[in-house]
Amino acid sequence: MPKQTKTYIKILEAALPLFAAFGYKGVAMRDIANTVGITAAALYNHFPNKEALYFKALEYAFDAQVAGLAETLAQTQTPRQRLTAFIGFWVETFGSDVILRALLQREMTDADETRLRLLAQHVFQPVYVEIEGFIQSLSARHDSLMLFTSIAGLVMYHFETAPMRKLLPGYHPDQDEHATIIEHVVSLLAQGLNIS
Amino acid sequence: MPKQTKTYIKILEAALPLFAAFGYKGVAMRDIANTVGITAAALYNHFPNKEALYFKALEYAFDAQVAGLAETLAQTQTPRQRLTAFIGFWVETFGSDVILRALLQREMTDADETRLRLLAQHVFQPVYVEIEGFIQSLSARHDSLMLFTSIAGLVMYHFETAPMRKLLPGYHPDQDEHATIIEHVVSLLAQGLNIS
DNA sequence: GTCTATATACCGATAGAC
DNA sequence: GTCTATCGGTATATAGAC
Repeated sequence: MPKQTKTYIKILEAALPLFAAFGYKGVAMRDIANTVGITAAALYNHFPNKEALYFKALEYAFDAQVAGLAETLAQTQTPRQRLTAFIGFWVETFGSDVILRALLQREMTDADETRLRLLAQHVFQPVYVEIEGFIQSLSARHDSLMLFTSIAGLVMYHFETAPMRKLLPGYHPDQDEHATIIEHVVSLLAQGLNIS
Repeated sequence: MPKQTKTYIKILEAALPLFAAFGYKGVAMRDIANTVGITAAALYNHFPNKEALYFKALEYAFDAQVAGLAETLAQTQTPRQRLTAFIGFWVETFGSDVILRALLQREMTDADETRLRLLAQHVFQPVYVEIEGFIQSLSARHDSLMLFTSIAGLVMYHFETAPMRKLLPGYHPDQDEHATIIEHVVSLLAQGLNIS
């Protein structure tokens, strides 16, 4: 079982969009093999079984998603600027990567213990520890992890619900624009609804 | 193919928790049949195929989730009370019904056009049209549908991430309590982070 | 309306030649 | 490292007896 060969990477990159679109059980080893241009049997020279292939594909997709966040936050000055930079990071990271987002959603719903740990360690934990100080500086009145969860949901739900929102009254394509989402979320977070 | 018989309902109620836990492809007709106490072949006296069974099960689960929301909102007086009542509705509805929530998440990720329409028509549209006036009254500065999306995500993400958050630093069981979530979300929505 | 038996198809994984 | 061929298992769905 070799590691990091050309074919090995090609397999991962062929498998990821398939798993993202159809889920673990919705993708056959034959499907992945066909996309790569080899037969299913050849896959077993690179991975012991389907589950291992899936696991390595997840690691490959989830790694190194946090690059440059701390630097971006450090460069900005006012709290409002830092908030905008942070929200912008979320929106750009997950808004532009449909595959990453789909995998994330599927992993959170399936809730397998081992894979949840992978998700926590490679995606949420790095982001969270890197910006925990920033989160705390945002508000002393709110619990840090809850605030982190709220901000994440605030951003992600605009993407998660995008296909369905098109069917609701009041929908407008502008609502899917990154700039629109950033402005809306920052404005809502900064001042809330101004209700006493 | 009969309708609404005792067995018909028993099948739907047996299928729902299975689909919620394991997804469409993760549940075999045999599994549903075993839970009901009949054989797989007998299922085809009630549904033409697996897809139709799944579709009817979704309709059955998603119907009538909005009962009493408008009345609750009308009874309260101050904006803050109405906001709390509304958030409370979301948290109680989806927080207490694990099956409904799992189905909802799965349907949003799978993004099949026909089933998304079912989701929009039976879950989000009824809630949205019923409280659109309320949403607008919350803030003239924010787009109604975007605000609806934000509030929904703000609440739902505390549930969606619950299994994974347990693995993050700073986790505490209190953060999963309904009362804690309601208070956090209402406080965040009402005044935001107070950043100018 | 339920049963047993079965047709048909697909999937994960292995054996062995090249 | 890839191929063809195939095994064993499981899935949906149907046929026909009761």
